[in-house]
Amino acid sequence: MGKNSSADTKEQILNAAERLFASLGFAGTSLRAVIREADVNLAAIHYYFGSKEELFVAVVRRVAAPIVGRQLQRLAILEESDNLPSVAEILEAFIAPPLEVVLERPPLGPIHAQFIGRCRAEPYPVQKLAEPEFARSQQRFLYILTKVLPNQSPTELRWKLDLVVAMLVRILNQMEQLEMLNEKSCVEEIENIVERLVIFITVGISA
Amino acid sequence: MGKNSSADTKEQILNAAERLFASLGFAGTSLRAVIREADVNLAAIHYYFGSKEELFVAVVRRVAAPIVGRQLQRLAILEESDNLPSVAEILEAFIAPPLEVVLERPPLGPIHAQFIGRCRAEPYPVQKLAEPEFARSQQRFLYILTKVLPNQSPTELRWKLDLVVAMLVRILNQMEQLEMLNEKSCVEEIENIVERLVIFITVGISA
DNA sequence: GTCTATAATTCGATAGAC
DNA sequence: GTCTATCGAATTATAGAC
Repeated sequence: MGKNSSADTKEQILNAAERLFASLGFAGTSLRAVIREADVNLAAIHYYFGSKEELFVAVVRRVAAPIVGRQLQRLAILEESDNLPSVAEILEAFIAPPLEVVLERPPLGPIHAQFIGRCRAEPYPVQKLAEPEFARSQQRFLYILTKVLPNQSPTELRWKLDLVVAMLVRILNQMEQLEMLNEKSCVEEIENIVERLVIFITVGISA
Repeated sequence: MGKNSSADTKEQILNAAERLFASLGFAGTSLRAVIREADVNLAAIHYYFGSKEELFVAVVRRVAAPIVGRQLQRLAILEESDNLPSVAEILEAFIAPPLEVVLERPPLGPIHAQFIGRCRAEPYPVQKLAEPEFARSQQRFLYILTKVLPNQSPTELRWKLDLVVAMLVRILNQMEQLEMLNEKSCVEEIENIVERLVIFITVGISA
């Protein structure tokens, strides 16, 4: 049992920072609270990350990367087909990945969920720092929606996709207080939520 | 042009506080920034409101009161009828008031919208302070929905109404960057948004 | 009621020893 | 890489004169 490697130290800082940013927000989280929870030295944060804002961006990247990756992967599969995908298929490709990532890996999953909600809801400078990490997939999905629903203007579709994101974030945030991911099969639960959400939204999008 | 009356002082503090809370959040807003913008003394805030949290509650009450009042009023009208109201009628009674209040009174309206978003999204202690002021109407609307849609469990309906609130808040927040409330008739614009939102949601709720 | 002055903390960031 | 010590600035809140 030697001392912590630098990889451990970095990860401990990221874990503690994500949990505190998620529950208390960016402005409400002090670096001193982070080092207390991560059991590291205050200077270590500045050594590894440089500043509070850069630490936050590092946390955002760690959370967003697997979600955006899966979304684009599923979208690519849909685009490989010769037929245009349905609205429901597109929505499922957009909605399922964040729910999967959050539900598949407790105990960090619920924290990821709460943290994502903060990224979308918090004031300057949080949105400025977080939005670029999620923007790629959102732009690609908006593009395919304009192809599938040419009768609706891009402005209208952007408006609706924005509502989808708002609902998705809300679902993610209230999942920790839902009694799921306890004993039941995660896969089953995810499919259930995704299905209900897709039904809820598909008609509204297409209307 | 005498000095400010105490009513003016209080109102200037509330106006400045609401604008800053809305754009920078609770933790991101300092009382010194408030007094700078309101052009009053720092001690005046503590004299009139006691503390930063109590000032925030005062702002919440001022915003929530007219909205909740109108929602309950419209709901009471629906309940007076002999027939059960439709889902669309209920949703309209829930959605229209906040949009009306926000759009009817510029230039404070957009600030109200942004502030309401913060109340729903910010971490402790904001939600704890804000939720009670909006809870009354939400509880009453959930109750009437369980009457109109007895096939769905209260849990399911609470889940869906929560999504409606999430969408509504998102709409409110992006309204300031929408090009509305410029010259066009506000009434016309409100009816347009409400109609589109009700269509979007009604099917999802009923499904 | 309004003001100045200040107490008492807490913050992010850095310098420099080891 | 990790630590202690500390700087400079900002915060909420209060005491007390007018």
